[in-house]
Amino acid sequence: MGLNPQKVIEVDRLVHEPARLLIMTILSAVDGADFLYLQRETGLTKGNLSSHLSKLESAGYVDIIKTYRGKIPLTLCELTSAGQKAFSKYRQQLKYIVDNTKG
Amino acid sequence: MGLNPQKVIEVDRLVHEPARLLIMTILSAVDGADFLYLQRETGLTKGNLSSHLSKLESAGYVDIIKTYRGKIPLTLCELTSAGQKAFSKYRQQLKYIVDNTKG
DNA sequence: CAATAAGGTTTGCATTACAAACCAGTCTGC
DNA sequence: GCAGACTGGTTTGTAATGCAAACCTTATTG
Repeated sequence: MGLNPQKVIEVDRLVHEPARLLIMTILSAVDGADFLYLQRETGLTKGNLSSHLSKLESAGYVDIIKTYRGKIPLTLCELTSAGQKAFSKYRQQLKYIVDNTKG
Repeated sequence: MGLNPQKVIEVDRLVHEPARLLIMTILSAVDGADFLYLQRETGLTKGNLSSHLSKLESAGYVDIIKTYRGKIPLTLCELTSAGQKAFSKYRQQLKYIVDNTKG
């Protein structure tokens, strides 16, 4: 067991949840996406996506900017620097797990 | 977005839970461990460890063998082949995520 | 033989993921 | 010009889950 148990137990559960991990992964790649794009890309229901985004916003991981495209509401989402940092750290932890296990 | 969203969403939540991931990681490395060893190694409370093991057993991912060391009960745990397979698959998914993201 | 410890399991609670129901504003057919 | 459908979401209700405290049984110790 060369693996440090704490590093596995201590993953950021906010990022760890698959739906949110996917959201953050997408946001980290495209750097700014609207609600419907995220919904199409993730396959989440609107309600589900909305609540996950709220949670990420409360954590300070994403900024949610409400605006309009013409007269239609448009919700833009992007990773904050804290969010990028959290994602990056989480990714390192995954890498650590992958690198220190076999199978 | 070169990343396939489904592969992120579809992770096996039984393995994904950090406590259980740790248990399975340990079991995959040492191939047979008793309850107290797992408890020390994971840092989980007994209750917590017990219920996670039960869950893994129900899923067919671990075998739990109740025996005695002298007159003291001894619970041995080991990964089943289904468990090894699930762990291996999960690990590949982590690798996929790590390899297809940056940050 | 009362108390303490070993080795776990069950119970109770707080959190959460999820989708169904809902809501406000827009556009279309008639 | 208004009934109905659509867009773009939020709120509500519920079932599942992670967690630790309380509990249980047997064994040892003072």
